[in-house]
Amino acid sequence: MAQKPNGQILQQTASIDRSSYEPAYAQLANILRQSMAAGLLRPGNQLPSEAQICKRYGVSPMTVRRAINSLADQGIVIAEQGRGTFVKPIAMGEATFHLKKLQEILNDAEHTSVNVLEARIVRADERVARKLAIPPGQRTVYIRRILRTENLPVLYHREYLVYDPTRPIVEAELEVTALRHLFSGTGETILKHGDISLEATLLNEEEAQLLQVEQPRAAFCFEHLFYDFDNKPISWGWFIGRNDLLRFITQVGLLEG
Amino acid sequence: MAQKPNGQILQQTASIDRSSYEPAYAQLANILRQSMAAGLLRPGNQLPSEAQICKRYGVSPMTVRRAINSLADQGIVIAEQGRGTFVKPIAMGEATFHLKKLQEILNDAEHTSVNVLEARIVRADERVARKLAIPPGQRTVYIRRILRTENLPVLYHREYLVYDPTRPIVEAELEVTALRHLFSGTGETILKHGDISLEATLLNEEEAQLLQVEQPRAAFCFEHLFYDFDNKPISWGWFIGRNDLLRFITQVGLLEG
DNA sequence: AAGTGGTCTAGACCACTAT
DNA sequence: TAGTGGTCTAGACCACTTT
Repeated sequence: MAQKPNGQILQQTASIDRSSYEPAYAQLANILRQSMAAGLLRPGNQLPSEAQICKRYGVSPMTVRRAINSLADQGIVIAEQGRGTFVKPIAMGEATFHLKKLQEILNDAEHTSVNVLEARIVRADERVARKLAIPPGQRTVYIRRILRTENLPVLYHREYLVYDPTRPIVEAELEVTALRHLFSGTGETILKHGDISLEATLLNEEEAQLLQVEQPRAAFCFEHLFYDFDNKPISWGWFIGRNDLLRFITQVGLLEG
Repeated sequence: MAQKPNGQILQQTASIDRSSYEPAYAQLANILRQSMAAGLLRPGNQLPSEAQICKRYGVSPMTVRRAINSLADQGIVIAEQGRGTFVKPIAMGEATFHLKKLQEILNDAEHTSVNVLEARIVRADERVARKLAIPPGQRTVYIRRILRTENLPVLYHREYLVYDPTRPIVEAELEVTALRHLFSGTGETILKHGDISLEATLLNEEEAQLLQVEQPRAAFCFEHLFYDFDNKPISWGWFIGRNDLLRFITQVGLLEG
């Protein structure tokens, strides 16, 4: 990936506007990113050294570092101590998919409704007990919900909660807004962390009927396991999402410019 | 989310080891994160002000800012100008799934093999022409590959490339290592950016046979569309992944501690 | 030895929020 | 007005790579 640096390459580009609302480091990062998007700096090329950039744009070393750090954080550039900073080639493996899309659906209260199908206390069977790290037979709260947007069923949620009347989560979970808070992080929470996994599954008969689609049918399945501040499991469940209404998109490489 | 700050809360915690290999800002970020993981700082609580942290740990304001910025970047904390910095509650909507897992499979040359089933020049039909923004009937390179780990078929890849002998990508793509480079970002590339989408699909007969599973069967489908530095589409294709061999996992909230 | 990125200082000034 | 976070400076020293 080594290649000659090119101190001239940015000579004719824009400069920093000190009166702008946009911070200098952000402006500088954008200038550098645009140089790459325009093809002036190609994958593998070395960026001008930090000292050169300082002189060229009349900013202090810390400001340059911050700009380059932000590019490195975005995976656009890689800085190697003692060698230089280089433009990274596009890497599909760095693509990330965000559940934020899902959150947006839930936060759109105007067009979204949550419907509790069932909420009752059940004894934990073998499987539930193992997941929640409780003895088999202990009481849990079992909740089934349907989430609709524009009256179309999008998500089917099933969840087992450790039953503990002293914990506020049980009450909180029964609120229709509970899912919204869980996704957006608003409101109070006693949850410390959680594991989430994503699978592609085949809908069974019950799921297909509730989501109003025909079998056979593929769907997304998000399994989640949440822990409290004692690192004890407290909630295990999964969301089943209609594959025609849920689609995750992302981008890699250099955008705009 | 407002609450009284607590300047005392970190009094008895660890201090910064200036002789350590770990930078001061990273040590400080860890100390703060552990205070939250241990429950000393709960969701909604306000962190001590930056000035207080400076005094408490004997570091300069820039170092404190950097530590807090890193926590904010991780979504653990939220800084509000003029108000303070607060511990954020867990938010499922911030979960991200990485394709890195997929990259790791491909980079594991020891146990992974790529097998080109077909590679020939075909005329673009309506659908392909629209995706690649070329006239229908123009020549494209159509490639079908199977990717195996431990001799188990994991991914089935189909791809249409704009046919242009002057571009090196056509030759490069036919190499068995092409996929590896595409994912890891090593080697040269003329690709500027790409769009990737993730769906849950039902396998058709051909796909099921190649992936050695029985129908009906759900699978992941990654569709990708890559562009060159002129922002022209150059490659359109999709990966079909066996749902039993591919699973995406991620975590939200405060880890370890 | 020279050049590179990585960290850190001890302030300064600004914008914003609360009182 | 006082306190908060946000930005920025003009250097310093260090670790690392290359010549």
